[in-house]
Amino acid sequence: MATRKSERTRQRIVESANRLFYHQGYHNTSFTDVVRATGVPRGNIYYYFKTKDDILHAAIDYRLERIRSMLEGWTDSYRTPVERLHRFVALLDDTGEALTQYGCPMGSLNAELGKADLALQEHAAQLFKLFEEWLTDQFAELGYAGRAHELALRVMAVGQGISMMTHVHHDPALLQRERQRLKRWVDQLAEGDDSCL
Amino acid sequence: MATRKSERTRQRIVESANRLFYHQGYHNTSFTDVVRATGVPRGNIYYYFKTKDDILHAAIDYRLERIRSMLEGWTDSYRTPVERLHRFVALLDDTGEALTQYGCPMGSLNAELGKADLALQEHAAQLFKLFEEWLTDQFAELGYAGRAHELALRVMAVGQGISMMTHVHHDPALLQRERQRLKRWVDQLAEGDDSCL
DNA sequence: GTCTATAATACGATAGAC
DNA sequence: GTCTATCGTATTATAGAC
Repeated sequence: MATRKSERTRQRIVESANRLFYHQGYHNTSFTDVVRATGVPRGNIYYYFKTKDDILHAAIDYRLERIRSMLEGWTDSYRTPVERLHRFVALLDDTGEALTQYGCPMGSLNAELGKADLALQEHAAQLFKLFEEWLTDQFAELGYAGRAHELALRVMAVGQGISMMTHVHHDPALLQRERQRLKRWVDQLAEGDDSCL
Repeated sequence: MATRKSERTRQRIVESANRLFYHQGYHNTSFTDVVRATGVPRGNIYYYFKTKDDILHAAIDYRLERIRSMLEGWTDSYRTPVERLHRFVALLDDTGEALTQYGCPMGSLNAELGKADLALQEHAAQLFKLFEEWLTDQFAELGYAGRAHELALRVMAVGQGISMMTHVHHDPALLQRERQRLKRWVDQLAEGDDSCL
């Protein structure tokens, strides 16, 4: 196929840029940074993306796709909503070191873009919405039909709060402690005790 | 005094820059933006601050001072720790509109700077620490001596989570709902019920 | 499709007259 | 202490040869 190598080059650009945007922030990452990280020459990158904003949009699409398939995988791998919610809570941990150093990829991106261009803002917010819909499904299946969305938003909020505090204090111990606490809340909910969450 | 007008000019620069950094983000705010917002000519700003970083440091100091005096004021105005904690929770509300549009000033600044220069990172983290120390005092006075700091961090985390979700979804209703929930938690704690927080 | 050279501009910062 | 003119650089983006 003639487009094979082309697709791979495009993908290399998106993945490198995505990593840089996460580690350095979007506005603090220059086009030259992307050129250096990919090894792809300047002009070639502009062949695939007209502007720096376009690269960011592509990076967000890339994240959306990865999250989508991750959530699908969880839905397939775990049969009960409690197991699935446990897997979600564990996500805080399997990105643990990066989270301590750079914060939540989704949260920090939204915090940065929430101040600028509206199109980017709405695109980045989709990352949150993917998780929220999936969580809503799990809570509904748990029996909290009417309040499922509210509970989903609350769990997201707790996750974001933990991420922010872990990042600000560079403290993995805080992450572990609060993650376990969140897990306990989920367990309580599963037992039908909704007095706390 | 010869320094009077000088001080006022310096203050104008700091306040304008601080507002811009909050509304647009630091890296997305140019030196020219600051010039335009203040009305102070370029060279004059460089008389007060050697670099753009210096302006940010001054803005953080300005925030630190304001928070310090706000917390002192709360300590003086309210006699019981519960009243003071209620006042803290209400903070989410009296910055409500700005919070919906731009997120938490402290959180978004730390999210952005946490990825860059270490000196700025540590300076910005002091904003969190001021609140945390004050909250720790309140929880200690409430009778949770051993766990006071842990509870302080948790309340901060909840506040940050609420702020992030409110900002991402531009949803003041979410803010109100979760703020009231946080208030109820504080009330439970005050009654000696620590099963939830 | 690939790559280099370079344009055009915005940036942070400085020099120096007043 | 105030202000203007401008420097040098880093930025995003393009032109055009291969």
